Amino acid sequence: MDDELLTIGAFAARARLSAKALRLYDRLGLLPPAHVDEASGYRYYRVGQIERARLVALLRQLDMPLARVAEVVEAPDGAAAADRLTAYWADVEARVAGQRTLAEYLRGRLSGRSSEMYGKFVVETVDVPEQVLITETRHVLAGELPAWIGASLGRLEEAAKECGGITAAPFVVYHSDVSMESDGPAESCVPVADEAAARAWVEKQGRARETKVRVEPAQRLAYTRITKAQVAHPQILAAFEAVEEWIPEHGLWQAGPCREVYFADWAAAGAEDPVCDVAFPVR
Amino acid sequence: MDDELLTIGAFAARARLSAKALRLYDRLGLLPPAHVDEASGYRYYRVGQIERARLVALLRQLDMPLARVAEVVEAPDGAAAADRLTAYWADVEARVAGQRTLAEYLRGRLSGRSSEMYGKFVVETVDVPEQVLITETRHVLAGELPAWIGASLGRLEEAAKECGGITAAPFVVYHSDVSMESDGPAESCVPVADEAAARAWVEKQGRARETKVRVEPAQRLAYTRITKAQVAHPQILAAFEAVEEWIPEHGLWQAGPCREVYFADWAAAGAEDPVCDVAFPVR
DNA sequence: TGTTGACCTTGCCCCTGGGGCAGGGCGGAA
DNA sequence: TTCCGCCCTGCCCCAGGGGCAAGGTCAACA
Repeated sequence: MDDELLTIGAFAARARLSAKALRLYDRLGLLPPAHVDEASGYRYYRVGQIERARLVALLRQLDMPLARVAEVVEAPDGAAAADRLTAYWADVEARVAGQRTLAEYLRGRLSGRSSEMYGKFVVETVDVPEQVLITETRHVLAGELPAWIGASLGRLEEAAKECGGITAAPFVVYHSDVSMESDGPAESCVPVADEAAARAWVEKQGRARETKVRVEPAQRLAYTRITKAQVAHPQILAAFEAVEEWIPEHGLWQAGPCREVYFADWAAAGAEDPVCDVAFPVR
Repeated sequence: MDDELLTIGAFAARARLSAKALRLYDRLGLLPPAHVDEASGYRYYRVGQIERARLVALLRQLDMPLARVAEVVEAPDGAAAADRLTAYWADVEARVAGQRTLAEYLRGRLSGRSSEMYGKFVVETVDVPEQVLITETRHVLAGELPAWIGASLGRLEEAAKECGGITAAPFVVYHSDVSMESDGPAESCVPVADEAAARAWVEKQGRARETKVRVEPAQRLAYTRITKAQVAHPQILAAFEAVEEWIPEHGLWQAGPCREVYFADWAAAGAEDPVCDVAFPVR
C-alpha cells in the first residue's frame, strides 16, 4: 500500500504543496522523491511521504525558512523536532513583540503626540573629563540588549575592583549610529582609575569577550535624563530623538556615537526614578 | 539650516539607513534626494529629509513592504498615517495569531501526542442522497472563515425559506483541497427542496455574491464527528487528517473535496457538544 | 598643482521561496 | 496513431536589499 507511487502532481495535491515547491525541496534534499525515472526524469513519490510533505507545508505556513524546516523534519525524534519548532516560534514571538511595541510607539507619534512627547525631555550639556575605560563590545540584537547590558556591566564592574575601582557612571555606546535597530555593535564601558591594572586585567582575559581598554578623551555631552520606565524599546527612541533635535538647534553638532549612561543603582530604582542619561558627544 | 545638503553617506548615517537602501528608495520615488548633480549623478539630501527617512527606517523595522511604507509616509496627515500603520499592524497580528495556534498544534503533535489524538476520532461512512443546493462561493482567508461561514450560511438559510425549505444539514466545501491554509475557494451550501424556486431566487440575486444552484449527486461520505471546541484552526486539522488516513486504510479513496457539515444549532451548542462532521466523499 | 584617499556612481550577481511561462518529452486512452 | 494532459528543464520575475567591480568626484594636504 505504502509503496504505491504518485506522480508529482498527484503528490502535490495530496500534500497541499505545488509541484514547483516539490521540485525545489527535491533539489534542496528536503523531500527527495522515492524514485526518479532515469530516462524521463519523472519524479515519483510514495504515499508514505505525504506525512512528511504535509509537515513541511505546515511549517512553511509559519514562514519558517527551509533550512529550519529541514532541522525540524530531520530531527532524530518527535521531541527534538518539537524543541526546534518551539525555538523557532520563540524567535518569532520575540521579534514580533519588539515590533509590536515599536508599532505602538509609532502610532502614538504619528497621531500627533510627538510635540507633546518631545516637550517632556529637558536637554542639557555636561563636560566629561578624560576617562580610562574597560569595555566589552558585541553585536547584539535589540531583544537581547537589556540582558546583555546587565551581564556585561556586571562583569566589568566586578573587574573594575582590580583596576582601582569605578570612577564614574558605567555606560553603553551604540557604534552603529542606531539606538536599537539592527545588531550594530554595542560597547559597554566602565570608567576605572588604574589604566595599567586595567591593561593587565584585559591581557589576562584573552580576547574571548572582545574586552579592551580604551581612553576616552575629555568631551562635552548633550543629554536628557530618563526614568527606569523609559529605558525600554521603543520609548527610549523618543529620548534619543529629542536630544538629536536639540543639538543642531543649539548650534552644536554630534561628535560621536550615542550612549546610555547608567548613573543609578538599577535594582534599587523604581519605575519612575531617573536612572539613565541618553547622551551624544557634541562640539 | 534646513537647506544644508548632505551626501548620501552622511544622510544614510543620520537616517540609520544604508546608502544602497537610499538609492532604492530614490528609484521607487519613496525618498527622492533634494538635489541630484546632473554631471556627477551625486545625490544630495536636505537635513529636513532625515525625519521622513527615519520614519521609513522604523516602518521597515516592522517588515512593512515599501508599498505600504509609501502609503504611510504619503498620508495627508498624521492621523491618516497612524490609521494605515494600525491597519498594517492588525494584519500582522492576525497572521501571527493564526500561526501561533498552528505552532502550538504542531508542537503538541510532534511531541508524540499524535497517535493519542488520532485515536480520539471515530470515522464512519454515510450514504447521502442527491441534493439540490443553493451555494455561495468565495475566496476567504483562514482568519475570516468563521465569520464568513456564519454570515453566508445565515443568508442561504434565509433564502432557503423561499426555496421549499432546508432538507438537510448545511455544509461548507473546501475546493482548494486544503482545510484552512491559503484562501482556496470555500463554498457554503444549503440543501433545499425546490430546485425551480432556488433557480428563480438565484436569478433574482444577480451575481453579486457568486450565488449558484447546484445538484450534488448521491454519494458516500466518510466522516468524523467533532465538538464545537474542535471546530477551530488548528484543532480541526487533526480531524481532517484522521479521516484522510482512515480512507485508504479501509480500501476507499477520496472522490471529492472535503467539507464540514454543520448539523446542530451552533448558537445553542456548548463547547463539548457535537456540532459538525468533517467529511470526505469516498468510493 | 598634483596626488591621494575617501566617497560617490552604475551595473551586475547573490539570497529566499517560489510563480509563471516557453519549449520540448512522456503516457495513457480513444 | 494521435491527442490531451502531465511532466521535464531552464529562464525571467518579485521584494529588499548586500556585496563587489570598475570607474568618476571631491576635498584636503603637500
